[in-house]
Amino acid sequence: MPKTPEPDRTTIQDVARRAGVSVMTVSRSMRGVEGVSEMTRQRILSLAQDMNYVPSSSARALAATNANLIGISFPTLFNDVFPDILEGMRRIFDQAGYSSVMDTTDYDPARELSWAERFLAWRPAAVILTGVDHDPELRARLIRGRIPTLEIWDVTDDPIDLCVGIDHYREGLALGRRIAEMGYRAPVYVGAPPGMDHRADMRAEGVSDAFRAVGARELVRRGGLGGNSFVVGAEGFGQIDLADAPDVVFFLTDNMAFGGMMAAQRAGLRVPEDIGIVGFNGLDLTTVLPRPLTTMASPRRQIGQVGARHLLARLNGVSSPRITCLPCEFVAGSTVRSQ
Amino acid sequence: MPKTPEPDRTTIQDVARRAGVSVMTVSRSMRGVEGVSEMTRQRILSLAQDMNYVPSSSARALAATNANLIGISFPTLFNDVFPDILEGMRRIFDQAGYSSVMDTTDYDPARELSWAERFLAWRPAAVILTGVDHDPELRARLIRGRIPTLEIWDVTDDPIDLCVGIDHYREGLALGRRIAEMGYRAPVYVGAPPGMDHRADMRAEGVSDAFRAVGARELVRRGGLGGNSFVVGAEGFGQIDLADAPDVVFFLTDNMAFGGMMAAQRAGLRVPEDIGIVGFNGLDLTTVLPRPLTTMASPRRQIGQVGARHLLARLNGVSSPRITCLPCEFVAGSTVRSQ
DNA sequence: TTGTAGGCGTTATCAG
DNA sequence: CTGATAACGCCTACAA
Repeated sequence: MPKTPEPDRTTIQDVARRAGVSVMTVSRSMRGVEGVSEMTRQRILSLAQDMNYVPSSSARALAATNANLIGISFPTLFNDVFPDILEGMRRIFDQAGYSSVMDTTDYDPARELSWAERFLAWRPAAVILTGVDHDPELRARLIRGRIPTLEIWDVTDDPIDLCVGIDHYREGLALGRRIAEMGYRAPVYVGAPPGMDHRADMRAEGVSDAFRAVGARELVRRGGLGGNSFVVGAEGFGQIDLADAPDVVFFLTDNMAFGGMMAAQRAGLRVPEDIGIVGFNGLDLTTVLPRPLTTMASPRRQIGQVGARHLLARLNGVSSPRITCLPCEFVAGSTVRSQ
Repeated sequence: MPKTPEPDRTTIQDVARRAGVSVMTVSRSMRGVEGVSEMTRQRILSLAQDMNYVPSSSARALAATNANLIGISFPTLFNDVFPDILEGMRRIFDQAGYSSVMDTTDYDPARELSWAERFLAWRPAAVILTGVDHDPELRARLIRGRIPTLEIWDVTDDPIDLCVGIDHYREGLALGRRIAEMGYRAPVYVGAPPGMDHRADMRAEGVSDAFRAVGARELVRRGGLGGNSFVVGAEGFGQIDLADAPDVVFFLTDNMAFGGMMAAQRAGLRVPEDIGIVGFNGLDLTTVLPRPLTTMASPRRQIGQVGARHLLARLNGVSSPRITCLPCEFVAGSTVRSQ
């Protein structure tokens, strides 16, 4: 198979030759480092422009033994939570001169590991992972290699390095208590199947404990994983045994809650008269619904921003808190009855 | 500011020394290239493993004068269209041994340009852009540098290199005709403001022409850009002058259509009795709605897959069609009245 | 302010 | 099947 002929890239040598200076002068000019007279710099810069000279990042990274690269791993993008966090971070990294690279793992620790392995070969400045549940091999590698690492969206007592997120158990508990206080006693939780998603498990456990504390019926868990979250929510609702007369359904996310609410209405149930619906995240979506969703607003953008700042500090040798836990905020909505 | 001490990475030299062979033998072993006895290879591989040796991608890219990197640029991720396309491509690139890198531009050609400039410094194998409307400087650079380039989601007679997408004008026309046939005569289009989004303009023009052909009222355009698409749709609907008695509203996307439909109902209008609602894309979301949305299903995953295959062929020197236009499919739904 | 020498970690090439 | 040598394009360190 004939390969496409590679175009000749102009190198720093070419520019230096044409400018009649040494390579170092060009290098210094391009990087904006001190040590070149303003006149020469301007001359070289415009010459470089004319010659379409683009410094090779690989060569730079190799020579400088460091790449200004930060890798970010998310489970999925089919969920406004992660684009929100991403947006909070990227701008900050950009301004600090770092390039960021993103990948999705589809909630598969093996994919996360294989992505990280390939990415680490670029000798990045740092790595950002979602959650605190990773392949042990990955954790070991990051610690062994002393790679600055930030875990987001979840917190743990024992992070790989830094972590910024919310305490999913505590927020689940808080949310559960609010709802239990309203008199609900037959709760269902629709999310990922137990053991699949650590955060789902934590949140469900919190909700469960809240209801257990008031002597309510044991929390029932339902639902699958993967695919469009609206659809997953609707399907998850379909798995509920209505003969058990549940009075409130918690969903893992607002999107799922919306899908579930649609399914409930299709099944002839009125919300909130016949059944309560509770989401999680407080996405903007909920504001356009005919009936604002009862949910828990997570500080997504803030997680991204705070995480990025802490990581940058860490990269500059400034110590920053290893563990940062941000609070959520209850959004009353009207998909549960007040009493 | 004291920098974090860099950990010592083990190099190919270290491994070679420990194995008592030359670096070339290690290099060959790691790459799985011919020229090493199976026994030596196994020995070296396991040794490398033990030593936590990870080949440096920068050095490899530098020496091989090529990085197996493909960059992908999307306007946003707050829209299931792009994650869908992405999913269609990434797997294919992975299997072909390419790493892909992604960025979002927020519909800003300047940001697209600056991303591309930084990315091109890595000497990637190819670049993928969304749409066919780019900063002229970017277009020039890609052509001049002979960078294999794929434009997706839109088609044009004169692509930078390759393009795979849909004909937004034609699909707008087809959709408009379907709706016009049902007897609607006072259409509104809610999307990006004219001039902001090339695809929105094309689609709106198609719809407009369809209605003009049947002597209907001139298409009215409304709506802003940016932010959560559900909210944008709802706000866009709010900008419509109901005194003009529009009978059908087209939205740029399904998400916006849903937001708009909610706003319509809040305004006391029944769908489809009082007003028709039409979306675009055929997202899974529409299947969970109480009333399935009338829309046009776009072949998103297919665009990703076909695009990836054509690009790979191109990289292997196999010629592939420069322009590939994929068809959409009308989804009747029930948010318009049949007559 | 500018230049020189050496090396970053890998692969291509050609010789054994 | 294996190894020596010379790039790859740039930056660090030191010298002028």
